[in-house]
Amino acid sequence: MDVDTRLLRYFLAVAQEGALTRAAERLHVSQPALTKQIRQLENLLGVRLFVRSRTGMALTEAGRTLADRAPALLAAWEQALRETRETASRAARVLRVGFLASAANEATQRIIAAFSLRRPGWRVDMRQAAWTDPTAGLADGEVDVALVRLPFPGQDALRVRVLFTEPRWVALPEGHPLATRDQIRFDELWDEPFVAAPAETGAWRDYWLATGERRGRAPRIGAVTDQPDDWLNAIANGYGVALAPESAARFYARPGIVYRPVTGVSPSQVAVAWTPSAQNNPVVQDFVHCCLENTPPPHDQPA
Amino acid sequence: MDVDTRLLRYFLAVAQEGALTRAAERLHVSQPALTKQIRQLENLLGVRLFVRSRTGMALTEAGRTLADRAPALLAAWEQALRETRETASRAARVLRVGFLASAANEATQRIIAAFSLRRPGWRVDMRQAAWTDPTAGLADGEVDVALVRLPFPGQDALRVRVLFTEPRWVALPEGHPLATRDQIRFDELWDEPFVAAPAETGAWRDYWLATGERRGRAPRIGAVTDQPDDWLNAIANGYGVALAPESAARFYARPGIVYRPVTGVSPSQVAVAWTPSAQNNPVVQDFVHCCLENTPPPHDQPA
DNA sequence: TGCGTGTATAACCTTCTGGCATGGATGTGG
DNA sequence: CCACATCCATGCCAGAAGGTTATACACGCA
Repeated sequence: MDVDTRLLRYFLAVAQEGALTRAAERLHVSQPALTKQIRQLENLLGVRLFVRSRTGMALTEAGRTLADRAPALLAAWEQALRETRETASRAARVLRVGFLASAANEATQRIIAAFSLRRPGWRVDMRQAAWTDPTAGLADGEVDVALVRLPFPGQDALRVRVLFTEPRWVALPEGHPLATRDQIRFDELWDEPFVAAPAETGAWRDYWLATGERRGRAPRIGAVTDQPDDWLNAIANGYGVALAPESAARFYARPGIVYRPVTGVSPSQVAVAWTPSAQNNPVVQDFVHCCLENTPPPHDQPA
Repeated sequence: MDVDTRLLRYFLAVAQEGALTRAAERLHVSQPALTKQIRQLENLLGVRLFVRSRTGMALTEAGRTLADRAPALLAAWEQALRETRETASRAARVLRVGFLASAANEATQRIIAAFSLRRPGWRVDMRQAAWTDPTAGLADGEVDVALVRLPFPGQDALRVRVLFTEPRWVALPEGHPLATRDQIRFDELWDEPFVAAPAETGAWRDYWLATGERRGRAPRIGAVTDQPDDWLNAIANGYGVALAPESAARFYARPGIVYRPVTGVSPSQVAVAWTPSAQNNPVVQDFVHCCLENTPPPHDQPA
C-alpha cells in the first residue's frame, strides 16, 4: 500500500479548506486534478474519506482519523529529510548557507571571509532562495543556516539572531507623482496599488505590505511576483509600488525605478537563522559568530 | 519534496541487501527499475546515499542516517492506515474478518452465526487471504480480526488465542509409493521433493516444510505455489508432496491426490488473531468470544 | 579467455498526473 | 423566474514516470 506524501498534502488541504475548489487554489493545481487525486486516495485505502455535497467536502469519521494523523506523518518525513541532508553536508565539509536576495548585502562578503579563516577545511555553498520561501531553504532542510529578514512565517520553530536593522524605503516607477519627493509619509501610500509577494507567504507578505501600519485599511494589490526580476519589472511598468529595504536602492538600482525614504513604517530586521537541531553543530555556531562579528551593532538580543 | 513510500521501501531493501540485484529480486522488480528509482531518490534529496562498486552498494553516512529513520516512517504510515480503516469499518458497522483457506473450516459457519446473534446490527465481511499473507490481512489493516494458523511471521506483534489443534497429514499424488500406506512416519518423507510456500513467507514456509522436525537436513523444493489451486495441481502433477491439515482431506479432496496421516510432526494450531489496537474494540472482542465458544476445547491459554 | 557477479544504459510500452473545457446540481439576486 | 455564482464530476489530450527486456561495461577468478 504505497502512498505519496503529495497525496497526504492534497488530502490535508481539502480537509482543512472543506472544499476542493479552494484547496486546489491553495495547492496550485486545477480542481479536476484534485478531484481525481482524492478519489484515488480513497480507492487506495478502500475507505470513503469525504462526503460530497454542493457546499463542499466534509470529512467522514475515517477521514477525521486520517486527518488527525497525517500532519505528524508529514512532519516526521520532513524531519528525516533534514537530518539526512545535514549528515551529508557535514560529511562533505560543506556549510550550506541560504540567503534571500538582498538579505545581508555587503556584509555577506565579510562573513564568508571570516568563516573561511575560522574553518579552513570547509567550503561554503551559498544558495539564493526564491521569495516564496522566506526561510531561504531552512524549512526544507536545503540549507544549514540562512540569512533572512524578519518576520517570516514559521519563525518560532527556528533559532534566530538579529544582525542589524535597516529602514524600509519605497520603490516607485520613475514617472510617479511622489518620485520627486525627498521623503514620503507612509499614509500617502495607503491608496497606491502595491506589488506584493504571493499569498502563501503569509506574514511575510503582510509585513512588506505593512498591513500593520495601515490602521485597518486593506492594501490594494497591483501585481503579485515571486522573483526580484519580476518585481522590478512590475514596478517599472507601473503596476504598483513596493516597500523595500534601503539597500535595495544600491543593489537593485535600475532605470525606470526610484527609491525614496518612507516615514511611519518600522525598519526591516536582517537576521541569521538555524534549526534547533543545528544548535549543537559547532560549524553552524561558528558561522553564526562570524555573522555577529561582521555586522553593525544591534545584534545582542535574540529576536 | 514529495516522496513515495515505495521509494523508501526500495531504498531500505537496497540498504539491507547491500546490492541492487538481490534487493530487486526481493522486491519483485527488475534491477534496472531499482537502479533508476534509487538514483531518483538521490536526485530528489540532492544527496548521495550509496557508493557504488562492483561488489554492491554501500551506504554513505547520509544514507545511514536515512536508513535509520525510514523504518519508523513506514511503520507510522502503516499504523495510520490501519487506524483509518478500522475507524471506517466501525462507523459502517462492518466487521472485517480475514481467513486463510482452510483455517477454521466447518467451525466458521457456527462462529458467524453466533456473532450475528450477539451483534444484530453488524455485518460480517469475510475476506479470504492469499497464502503469501499468513496474517490474512491483519498486518495491512485490511481486516479487524483473522482466523489463521500458527506460527506465522510477525505473530508477536499481534494478539492471538488458539482455538483448536489439528494433526498435520501429507498430501501425495495418487501413484506415489507411499499413497497406499495407512500411516507414514515423517522421516520417510525427508528426501521427497516438497511443494512449498514462497520464500517471503519465512517462518510460515518453514513450518509447513517442517524444517524443525528434519534434524538439520535441508528440505528438497519441488515447486513453489501461493494459491490453493496451484498447490493442488503441483501435487497432482507429481512436482512434490506437502504437509496439510487433516481437514484438507475433506475440503481439498480431488482426484489424483490422496491424504495420509503422518507421525513425527507437531499438530497445526488454528487461532483467532487481532491487533493490539483492537484490544479495546468490543465488537472484535465479541467475535473472539464467539470463536472460543464455537470450537472444540484447547483454547484456554493464549499462545 | 570465458564465466559469474555487480551496476548502468537504451528502447519501448503502459499507467499516472495534470491541464482545459464542459456538464450537472443547487442555491441566490435582480 | 431567469441569469448567475458556486460547487463537484467527467472527457479528452499531452507529458512524465515506472516498469520490462536486452545489452553494455567493469572486475575477480579459474
